This record gives sequence, structure tokens and C-alpha cells, in this order.
Amino acid sequence: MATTETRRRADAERNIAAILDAALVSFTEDPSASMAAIARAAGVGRVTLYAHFPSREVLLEAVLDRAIAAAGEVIEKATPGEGPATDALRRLLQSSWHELDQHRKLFDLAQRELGATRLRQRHREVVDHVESLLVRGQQEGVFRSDLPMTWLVTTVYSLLHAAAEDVNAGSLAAEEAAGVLEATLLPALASR
Amino acid sequence: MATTETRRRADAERNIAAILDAALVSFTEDPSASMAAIARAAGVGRVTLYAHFPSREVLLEAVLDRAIAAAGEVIEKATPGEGPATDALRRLLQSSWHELDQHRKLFDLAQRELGATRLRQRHREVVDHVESLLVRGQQEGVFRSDLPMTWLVTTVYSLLHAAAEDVNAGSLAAEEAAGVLEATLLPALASR
DNA sequence: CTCAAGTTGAACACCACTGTTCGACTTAAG
DNA sequence: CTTAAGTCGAACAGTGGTGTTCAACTTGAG
Repeated sequence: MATTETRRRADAERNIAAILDAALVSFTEDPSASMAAIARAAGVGRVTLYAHFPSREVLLEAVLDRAIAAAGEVIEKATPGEGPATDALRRLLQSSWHELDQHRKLFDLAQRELGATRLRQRHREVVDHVESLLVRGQQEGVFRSDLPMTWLVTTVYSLLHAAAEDVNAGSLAAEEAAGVLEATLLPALASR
Repeated sequence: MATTETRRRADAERNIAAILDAALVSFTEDPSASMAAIARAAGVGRVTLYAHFPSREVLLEAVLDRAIAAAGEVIEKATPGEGPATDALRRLLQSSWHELDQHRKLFDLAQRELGATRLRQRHREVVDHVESLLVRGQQEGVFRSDLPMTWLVTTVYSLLHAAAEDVNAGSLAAEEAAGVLEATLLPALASR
């Protein structure tokens, strides 16, 4: 289905992948990463970068699309719609905290550089997964209903991000992240 | 005590204050705010800005120092050392969430532009207030001790920041922020 | 009133980043 | 092997930020 008359050469394909990988890392590490730095990180000439992505904006959008797709896949693998909501949230945190944090950082960047409204719909795709899990938990009576739903979603993302930052800074071990998140989020979300 | 042979003229003093005010807002709204933009926001010529703050770096440090001092004062007014730890935390959130969020944003920016280590000590002054309150709560048995202290501090700051973002984005009313924070943080921090 | 302190815009050199063009070179595909 | 697709560095123009200098102007203090 991707053979729609693109007919790219194999090395071009490889470079595009390397660029997207490098751009994802670069953008999440430093929002103001330059095109030159990204090209260098991808092991590719600056001209090659521009050959595939004519502008910084286009590149950012491509990275974002890819991150959203990846996040969607990882989330679905955790089957957030099955079993007790509490267990589903545990599975989600365990498998996806890192992926979701990357997405969050990209979203922040894109919001600044591409404008807020333009991103809402794309962002929704990912956020909705979390939100519908929380709604299900409320219906089951295990998650609290005394606070706005937007706030609950914010709480999940915010702590996810915080854990990722701590891991990045070295003050939290990566293996402990999911457990710590669980121990903090479950009581914060639980109904009394 | 501030009369130590500075002998600045009154309008200079006024301009410096206006610049620091504008810079605080500008930096927290947009980390990449330019010197020209800050001067404009302060209602002051670009040259005047440079007359008082010879570089962007110096200005950022001055803003940071001021924010730390302000945060310290606001925190102390909430008397975090008196009464039950839970009540003290409530007072702190009620009076300081906005101030603490501003400080957090500045800290993030300064960390990127001035280097991480250089900021640790200054940051400590503010963080310690929160940390010692949490430690006191642990000793009283009302706050949990099963997670690293650094994580508990991170949790408080992270949700503080999230609430401020939501208020800024319009999805949370400013008057509700403290209450929502309380309702989320207390169960997250409580011992079982 | 007087004068030093302070402000201002215009102009300057400098630098980093963006995006483009070119011509020479390398590599995958048939 | 041939050739079209792709890569590369160098060099370019344009933009926007930083920090400086200067000479004219305004303002506060004594």
C-alpha cells in the first residue's frame, strides 16, 4: 500500500528513517535544536535533510505524526479497554510512560511553533485513549468523579512527564519509574 | 542598607523595576523572548536595557534572584513550619501555587541557558521549604514514606505547574486551582 | 538654574540559523 | 555496466538576534 509510485531508493529510505529518529531525540532533548544539529545527529549532510524535509516546520510535523502513530500503537498493545480499569491503567503506565512523555514534549514544542489550534485534533487521538480509560474507571466507581475530567488527564500526563524528567536527570531509576507512578497516581485518582 | 554608594537616580530605579517585571512575564511566557521584546514590554529603549543589564545572561540571573526572593517571602508568610503538616501544605498551596509555578518556569529556562549545576544552590533555597514541610509530615505520620523524598517534591511541583498551565489555557478557573491541587495532592502524599 | 545622570534611536559589526544552488561524487537498481 | 537517484561540501543571500558606540535629548537632584 506504500508502493504508490514513490519508488524511493533504499539508501534514501534509510536516511529518512535516520533523520526522523535523530529529529525525535533532538527535539525532545532541546526544543531549539537546529537543522544542522539534527543532520549531524542523523549522520547525514545538511543538504540531504533539506532534500527530504524542505523546512523545519515540515520536519517537525513528520516527527509529530510518527510519534502519534507510535504512541497509538504502544497504547493499544496495553489493551486499555479490557479488565478492571485500575489494572488497565497499571498496564498503560508500565508500557507507555516513556513513549507518552516523548509525545508530550513534542506536543509542547509543536504548540509553540505551529500554533495551538492546528494541533488539537492530532493530539486528541492520543489523549482520548487515556481519557476513555479514566471515564471507564469512573463508571466502575474506582476513579473519582469530584474533579473535572480534563484535570484528571492533566494529572496523569503531568506526573508521567515528571517521572521521565527525573529519570533523565538521574534521580530516578528507569525500572522504578512505572512503579513510582503507579503508587502516586492510583491514590490521586481513586474515589473515596 | 541598600544605600551602599549606588546613588541611582529615581527614574533609573523605576526603569530597572519595570524591566525586571517585564522580563519575568516575558521569560515565563516565552523562554526565547528577545532583549528587544523585553525592552518593548518594559516601555524602555533597548539601549537602556543594556545599560542596566549588560547581557541576556545577567538579566536572567537578576530575574531569577528576584523570583527566588519573592517565592521565599510568600512561602514564609504561609508559615509552613506551624500547625499540622496537612494544614500547612493547604496554606502553602492556597497562597503560593502561582508564585511557585513562575519560579519553576524560570528555573527550567535558567537550567538550559546557564547550565544545570550553577542553579542547584539557588534553587535549593526554595525547594527546601517544601521539602522540610514534607519531612515534617512524614515524622508526624501523615505523609507517606514509601517513596523517595525527591519524588514527592517533584510530584508537588509537577502538579503545581500543571494547574498553572491549565489556568493559563483557560481549562481551569484560577479560584479553583488551589482546591483542585489540594484534592489531588493530599491523597497522593498521604500515608496509608 | 545648572549639570551630571540617564534615556533614546540610529547605525554598526558579528554571529547563528534558515533555505538554496551548484557541481562533483557515490550508490542502488536494472 | 550503465544510468538515474541520491549524497555531499562549499558557498550564497536573507533574516533576526546580540551587544556596542555615538551624539542629541530629557530628567532628576542639589
